[in-house]
Amino acid sequence: MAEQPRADLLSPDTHGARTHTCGALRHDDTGEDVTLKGWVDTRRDHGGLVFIDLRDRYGLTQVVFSPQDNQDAYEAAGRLRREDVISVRGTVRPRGDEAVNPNLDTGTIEVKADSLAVLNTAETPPFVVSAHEERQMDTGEALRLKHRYLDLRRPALQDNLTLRHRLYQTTRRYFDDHDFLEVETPVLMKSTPEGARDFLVPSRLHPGRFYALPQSPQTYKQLLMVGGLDRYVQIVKCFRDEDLRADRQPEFTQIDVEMTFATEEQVYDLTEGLMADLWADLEDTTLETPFPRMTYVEALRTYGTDKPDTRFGMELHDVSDCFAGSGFRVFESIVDGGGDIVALRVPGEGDRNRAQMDRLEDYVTDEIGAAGLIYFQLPSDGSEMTQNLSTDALPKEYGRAAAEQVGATAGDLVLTLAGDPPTVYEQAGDLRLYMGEETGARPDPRSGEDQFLWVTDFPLLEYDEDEGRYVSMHHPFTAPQADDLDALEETPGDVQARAYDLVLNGNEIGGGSIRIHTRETQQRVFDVLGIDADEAQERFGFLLDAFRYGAPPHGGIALGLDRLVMLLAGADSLRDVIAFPKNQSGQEPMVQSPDWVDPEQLETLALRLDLPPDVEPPAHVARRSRLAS
RNA sequence: GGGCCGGUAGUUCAGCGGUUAGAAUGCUGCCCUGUCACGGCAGAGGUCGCGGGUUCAAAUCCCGUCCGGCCCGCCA
Repeated sequence: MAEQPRADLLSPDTHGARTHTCGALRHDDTGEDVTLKGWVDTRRDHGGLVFIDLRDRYGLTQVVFSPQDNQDAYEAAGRLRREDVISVRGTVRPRGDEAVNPNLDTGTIEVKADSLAVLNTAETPPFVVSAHEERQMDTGEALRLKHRYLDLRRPALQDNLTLRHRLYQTTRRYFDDHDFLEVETPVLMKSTPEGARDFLVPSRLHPGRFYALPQSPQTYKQLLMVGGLDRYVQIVKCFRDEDLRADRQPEFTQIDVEMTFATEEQVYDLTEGLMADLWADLEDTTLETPFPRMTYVEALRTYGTDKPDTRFGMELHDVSDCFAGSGFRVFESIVDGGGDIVALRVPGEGDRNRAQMDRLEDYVTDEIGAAGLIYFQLPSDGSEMTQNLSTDALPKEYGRAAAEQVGATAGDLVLTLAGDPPTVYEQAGDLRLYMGEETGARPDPRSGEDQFLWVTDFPLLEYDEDEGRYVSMHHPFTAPQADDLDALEETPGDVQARAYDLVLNGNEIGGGSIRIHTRETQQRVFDVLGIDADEAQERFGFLLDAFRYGAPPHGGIALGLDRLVMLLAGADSLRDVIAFPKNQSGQEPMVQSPDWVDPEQLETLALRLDLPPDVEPPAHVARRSRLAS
């Protein structure tokens, strides 16, 4: 262990409490005797004069040490290093006109230091920490996560956490104003078979049995409705043991909402009100409500996804009819087999050269996974349309018809993919997003241009090829639409759900549904899912039992708080809006979790390791494990 | 489980078969009384992730492996 650097500098703090933060002082405070405490951000040593930028959460204040004011303090200040923690007592004085720093909120003043107390010294940090973002190098995230307490000193991260805090406050105030009760639900609950993998917690008192961490408090919040709580909200941690992404963490936070007697319209209205308050408080903008709505089918047909980014055009069109009788065998055989030819118009890209188009074709086959790309280019000079097919294979009139149907004019590019729905639409949707990014048509996440959208009328079930059965698209408690109920057993794939997603700029930020509240309907859905009565009773008996005693209709929504903050902050990763996030392999590099545990702990829990051959526990674990057994 | 990109000084990167591996920044020392990402001078700092191979010669090419990031699968 390194010794305390410059230990002789340390001095007791005789200054008492701080009088101001480092972001507080203004010209009006001139002449005030103040005490500031904080970190040394920057030191500018002029030999006969030392400037320190003192930093805390609130800002930077320039402190000046001069031998005329206090010889000892001046000498000590010359030995200060970045990230030392100091207390300064001094006098606020105005800066001359030419010395004002317009980049600092406190830039019109400085503090003339009369006394310095060095509260703690710092070793040289592994990377530069500074409120001056220009000093900041783009240090690798691995190192920043390992020393998260240093990274957290940067205003960029503090701003994100501040935003997150304000989102909590606005959310709680909003729901309180609407008569919601915040109720905590258990973190140690029971494993549910459907959905994501559970995190398990072994039970010491019941050897061999496990709690599970909630993927969401879904069943508990429904039981709160049965319990007559009427309106429930919780800002709650949820856990899913699946692979991570930039926008997916194994533990994440939801704004979980449930209402008795709720209709879809009430959920939309309530959620829109919250978003309006959030945007008013955090973005200082007025959202237009109600938000537009689109059915799942329309979203898939028009945007190739259930979370469309509607901020830019390039909508998808079914141009199958345009190619009827064209003689182009690839298209004709796909259409004859029930497939579609899907086109999108890319404005202003009709003059791309051959090499560019070849690269695009490669992207479509390699990255998107489509069989091929047929395209039509309309040069901006109005000259003849070109296509990447010989006119023998496909006479040009058919391409022209397709171009006309998608509204293409001179200078536009028309891209077509062919295949079976829904896959071809999803591929075309991927292509649309790619072209949107590539051409700059899709607004930047930081543009502030926000478009909310409700996606409605989801299918209740989708067929899972691997499992050979239907699975819930949302979750097994989602109510089918009343008109479709009769079809549940005959054509389960056609049943629509009373489910909805909230989409913001192409990101799913929430989803919910009106729930099943009768035992009979719930059992019918379980049946279709292949869960028979015995199994249902074993897994979800508590819910089915509750439904026997007068369960009211209810429904709600869950909003992804981390993603909301990420989008509001303009961050690229969830990790930038979570204080102590996990890396892509699910580890937390600072405390180094997950970690091995002592064999004694395992024994207490009646557990024994059965590791794959390529996993070698550290020596102390392996050794003690042998002793214990 | 798979694909792509990356790993060189404390940090961010350049170097991509041929002298002693560079730059910026940080760090250390000296100088400097109005700077504000202060400036000047000097200096220290490297197992080029790791292992193997090809070669007269490897940071550079090949194979393997580990680590990180992004994505696919997965995420009711």
